[in-house]
Amino acid sequence: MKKINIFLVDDHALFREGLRFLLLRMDFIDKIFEAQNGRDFLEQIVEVDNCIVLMDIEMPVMNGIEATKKALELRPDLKVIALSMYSEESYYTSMIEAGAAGFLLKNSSFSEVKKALQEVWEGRSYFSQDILQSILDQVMHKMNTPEKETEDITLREKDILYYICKGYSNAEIAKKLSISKRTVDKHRENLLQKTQSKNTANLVTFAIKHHFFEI
Amino acid sequence: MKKINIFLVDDHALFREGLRFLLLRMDFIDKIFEAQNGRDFLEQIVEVDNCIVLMDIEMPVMNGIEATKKALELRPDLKVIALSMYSEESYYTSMIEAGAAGFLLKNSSFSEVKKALQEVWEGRSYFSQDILQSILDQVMHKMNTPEKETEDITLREKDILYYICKGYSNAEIAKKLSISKRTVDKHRENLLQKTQSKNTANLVTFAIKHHFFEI
DNA sequence: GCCGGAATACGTATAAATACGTAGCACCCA
DNA sequence: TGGGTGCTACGTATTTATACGTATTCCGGC
Repeated sequence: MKKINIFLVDDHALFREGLRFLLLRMDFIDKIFEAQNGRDFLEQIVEVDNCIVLMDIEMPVMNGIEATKKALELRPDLKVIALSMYSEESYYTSMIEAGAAGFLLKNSSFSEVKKALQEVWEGRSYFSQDILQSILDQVMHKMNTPEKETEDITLREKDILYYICKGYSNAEIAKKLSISKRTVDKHRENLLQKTQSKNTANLVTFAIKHHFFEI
Repeated sequence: MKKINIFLVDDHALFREGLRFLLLRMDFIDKIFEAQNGRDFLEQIVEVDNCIVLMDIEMPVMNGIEATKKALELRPDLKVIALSMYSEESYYTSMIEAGAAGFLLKNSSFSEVKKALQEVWEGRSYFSQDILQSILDQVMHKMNTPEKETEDITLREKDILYYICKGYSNAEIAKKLSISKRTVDKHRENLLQKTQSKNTANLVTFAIKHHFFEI
């Protein structure tokens, strides 16, 4: 295995020092670079190859999210693993959007850091169990909450709603279901009323939110 | 800690036997019940309390997904952890929909099973790293694929699209942005063309899919 | 067997969206 | 400086959607 370089980006010198010490004992690691904020890092990164970045999120001057975005614009081949103190939802979603390949909490064990480095280096992503759990909780929350005020939508209305979301006009839906266009008009009217929607756009967002239609 | 009962539902007697042996050595476990398929399980479950179910998915007579759904209709307090040989996507999404509180692969270590039992018993959910990774890969895939053919949508068009999704009519959007309604008409027309949409419904699903609008 | 809700259907009128076409102005980049 | 692009604006015609109102059939629960 080719040796890899590590870039530590964190504003706490002591943290960098400790991590550097641990990392240097790994035989698959070549050099270790350091920066104390996002801007520092961006200035140095142009000259470094074969590199995994361990990026703190909260930093002065330029935070980890901005730094990751900009770095990946310049160097799409870079691997960035975010390091954070907390498993704040807004943090990891932002980091995922920014393009991070992994996310670790600072209370992770070093063996988890090693595992993350290996996974990321081989092109996969790695997120700590806590993060994944938190993402999953969101997914499950979104899946479980809606079934409350939506129960009075009838089966037929769900059919109509589905076809509306697919982009069919009332006339087309009528043809598809072998019913009169006027009937579809009525269903649509009732749907608008029941979902307190003003128009098709509202109806579609409602349908997607309540999982009557999947994108 | 109050002792918990375990219900093993799996069609392989040997697997049940091995797991029973391991589980019996745990001091927080009280009794262990067994069933060889979903129907068996449903008949017995009415009499069991304080119970976590370890549920195989592939079974004759009634599979684990059906069994989980039905059991949770009868007993919403039940905790179900799915056990599967493979991390098939359709499996775990179905099990999550069915209401499972956890998902383990059969090649998990027993320590992972213990951890899952504890987490689930305390009201949280537990999914094995492989499963979570797989869910995450999906999420990331969905987040990373769109940014290709959407770059030619201009800033102003994104504004318009946003307000369309919010349910405003063209006239309202015009007022809001202090421009002519005919201009909004034109932007909308261009949006339909650029996104290859047929109407508002298509436009809204496009916007949501490509994160121009969040629900 | 009756009642209520769901699904079906029709009429009419207005509002909104969609589909054409044209064109000036500001800005950036070659 | 010329050409391309984005934002703005207008005209006209057609299609769809929205908002009223009314009524019949079917099915399941009381």
